[in-house]
Amino acid sequence: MRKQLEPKYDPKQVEDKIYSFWTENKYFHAEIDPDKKPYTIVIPPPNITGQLHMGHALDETLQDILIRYKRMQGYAALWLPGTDHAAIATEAKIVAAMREEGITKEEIGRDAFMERAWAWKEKYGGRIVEQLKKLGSSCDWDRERFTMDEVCSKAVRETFVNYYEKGLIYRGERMVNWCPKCKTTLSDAEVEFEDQAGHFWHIKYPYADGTGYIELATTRPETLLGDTAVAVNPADEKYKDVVGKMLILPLVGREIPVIADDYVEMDFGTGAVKITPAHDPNDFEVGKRHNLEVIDVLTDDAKIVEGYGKYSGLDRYEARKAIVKDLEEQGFLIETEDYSHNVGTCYRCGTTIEPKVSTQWFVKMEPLAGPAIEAVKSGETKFVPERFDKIYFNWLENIRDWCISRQIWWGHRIPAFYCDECGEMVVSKDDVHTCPKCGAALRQDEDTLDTWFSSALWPFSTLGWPENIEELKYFYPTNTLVTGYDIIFFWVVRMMFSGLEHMGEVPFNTVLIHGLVRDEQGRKMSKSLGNGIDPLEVIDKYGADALRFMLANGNSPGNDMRYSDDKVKAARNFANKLWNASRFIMMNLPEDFEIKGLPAELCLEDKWVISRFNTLVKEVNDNLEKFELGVAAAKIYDFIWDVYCDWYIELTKPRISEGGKTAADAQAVLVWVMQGMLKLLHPFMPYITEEIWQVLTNESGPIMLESFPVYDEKLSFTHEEEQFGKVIDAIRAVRTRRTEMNVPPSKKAKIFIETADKELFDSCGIFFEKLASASGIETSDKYDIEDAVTAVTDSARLFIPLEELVDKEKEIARLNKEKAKVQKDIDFLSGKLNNQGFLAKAPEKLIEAEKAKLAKAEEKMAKIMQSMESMK
RNA sequence: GGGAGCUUAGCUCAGCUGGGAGAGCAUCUGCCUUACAAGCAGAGGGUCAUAGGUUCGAGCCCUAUAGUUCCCACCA
Repeated sequence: MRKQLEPKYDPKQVEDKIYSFWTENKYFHAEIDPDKKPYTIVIPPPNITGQLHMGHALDETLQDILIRYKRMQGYAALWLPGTDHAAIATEAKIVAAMREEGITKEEIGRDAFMERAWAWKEKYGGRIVEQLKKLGSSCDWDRERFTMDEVCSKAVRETFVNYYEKGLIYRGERMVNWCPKCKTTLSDAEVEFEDQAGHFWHIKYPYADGTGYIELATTRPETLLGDTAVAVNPADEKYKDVVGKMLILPLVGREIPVIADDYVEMDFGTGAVKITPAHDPNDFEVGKRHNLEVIDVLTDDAKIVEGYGKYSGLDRYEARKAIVKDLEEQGFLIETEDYSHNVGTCYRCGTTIEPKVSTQWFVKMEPLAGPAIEAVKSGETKFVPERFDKIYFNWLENIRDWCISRQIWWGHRIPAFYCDECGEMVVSKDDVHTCPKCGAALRQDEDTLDTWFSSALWPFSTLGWPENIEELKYFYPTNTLVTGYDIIFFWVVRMMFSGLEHMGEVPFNTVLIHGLVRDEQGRKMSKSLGNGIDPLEVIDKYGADALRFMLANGNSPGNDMRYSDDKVKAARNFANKLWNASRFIMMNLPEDFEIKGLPAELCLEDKWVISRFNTLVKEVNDNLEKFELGVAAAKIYDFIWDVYCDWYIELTKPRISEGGKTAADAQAVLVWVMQGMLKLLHPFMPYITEEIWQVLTNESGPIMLESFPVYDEKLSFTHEEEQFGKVIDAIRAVRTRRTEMNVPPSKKAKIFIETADKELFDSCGIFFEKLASASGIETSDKYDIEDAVTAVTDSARLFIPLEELVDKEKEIARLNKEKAKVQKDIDFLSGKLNNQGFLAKAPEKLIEAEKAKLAKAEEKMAKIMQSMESMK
């Protein structure tokens, strides 16, 4: 007994079973294959901190579509999966979990902390991998990597040392972004700016000689403790005579000079700026130019340092209040103004960043940025959509050195070793314990690397660099990177210069950028709003295929999209539609049916559907090559639902019930087109297509390894497409007329067809009976039937004799309306064809097409006129 | 202060290199036609933000304007 399908598609019965089938057979595994071309995608590794969210679901879906498509095209398609240790984010989570238990990381020490962190990784890293699988991701799990595993860590060390030896990594004292809560530095990319309401405090700084004061304004009065100068613009007439004079720093009493520097804008505020080199990046630069002392007044957790009396130990905001109060009491405060300004915050915890002078490790960016810019300019790497290259250029052209050292434990420890005896520093790929100079014991740098330092190497570290040269040669550079626009700076840029520097080649040829998945109201999904939608719940409710299709369908590169339950439902309904179409086919196949491709003889409607399918294949391939996944999905949807289900299946029903050869032929075509559709759809909806395929073909092999359909010139039947199109037009016209006249489908009536294509319509009588409620048809090149409902197309006049329903007045009115419509067409088309400019400049093909349209419209008009004539 | 996107049917969005505006959902009318009511057949609904321009022809290209979203930027 041939296996049959259930009446409704139930994803739960299918998904896990199919996924195991794929993985058990290692269908996702890619090997070096000299006979195949490689196609590689590396996954943007999800953080081990969290769960899969909608953004991941979109990202993975797009990648899976591409990789499955390429695999079916015969590439050695490698989708390399993995996870990211997400240094600061993960450490913060672990520390928070420990706080619940009442312990701190300092208490348990570095080794014990690392043990906890690895346990965390096992648990949550494992969980997110399971979630990726639920989506149907066809990743090569044999190659799963983690940014801190041995292979990737080796690459990190190699890179660090290479950079260092070339002088591209240095250690130095700079102004860095400091998060007082995470107690670590942050790179510029990790700082998020937001407008905050604050105040502008106008303060008097008196001259030391008692001749008055300078007024200046600040948003951060607490930093006054560290002021070492007041700056004015050298061209500023107001202050021309005071440059060089000394001021008394309020509350502190220290003497500081008035200096002149171009940095100060004369028109802003009073034109005088207090300079705090330790706590403002600009002031730091000014301080360097003027050899000012750097007085750090804040601790690592942003409290006032010792030595400032009652202020010492106060948090920066408490100190601010206290200082403002004292300034006011002592008469230094002139006014307090409301002021909104841009404040940098930590991208992980949201705490306001404290600019801080500190000794850190940096990557020198200028020499690395150049080649990365060049690679996109030359087109070696392309952004899709193209406009994102502007963002990329803008970032790289203005880049500053990259601070890579972090004061946390979870991450790659910096491979620098210090000798406390002689001051020697060794940077090495391998751990060194004794000083090569003096033989004393060495101490490794306590700091770890920015998490993005290892992700930057992801496209080649995961493939085994620097050791596994063969794999690298084959799979590198990767083909497509799929990611959201929100991490271009963090990640894409850094992979680009890292790949170019270490591999001498770009890491990927195309960067496919997608947008954010927002909620139904268009808001960003976020934890704080609680409006996030869990992809796993959606999968549970509607199936992974439905979620995937919803995410892919109609989504265009680079644009945000909204999640909506209705859209998932529509996708779920589509899956069910396909399911039932295949159910219909299978329940009608004979027991001994064998799949043998298309029959030798094809009838009109067979050629019509095959030709339409062939066109679809061409378009879908084109769209996928251009990364227009959303357009491709929509076209497949339309074809399956409209062309195949609503028309072709209905057309075959009479043949199927007739039995014999005509039924066998119809079955063969039904199966052939169904197979093609399943293959086209498989990258988008892998589970259901695999399930149907297996049942339909009696488990001959997985659809995921079938060849993706290609356009076949021999299957293009334009003439038959056009001919059958006339029949469809006529059927539609009859249906419309019947609905307009409120004729119930149960009331059958004969249809008389006046047409020049007698043969065509004669051969299609059965379709009018089945699809247009006809009791039968008759054709002639001339009819004169009164008291009939008439329908007109450009190739036929159709009479439905339903005397009792015909109201001549109404009929004439309707014909008049239709006449006006066709007349408009004729006017438009003939206007165009009388336009000399159009005739002279438009392409020949278009002119021909327009002429044909006009001819059709004129035919239709003639038919309408005839009908009106006979009404009189 | 720079830069980018968006503005198309009531809603959410497509629209390939310029050639008479599309889908899903929603609305209205008929249908339980044995694959599917998660369905079938039909219908209504749009000055493609506004104003100019280029072109034989503009939703699409150019310029300006408005609204909106986002990114970048050291104005204390």
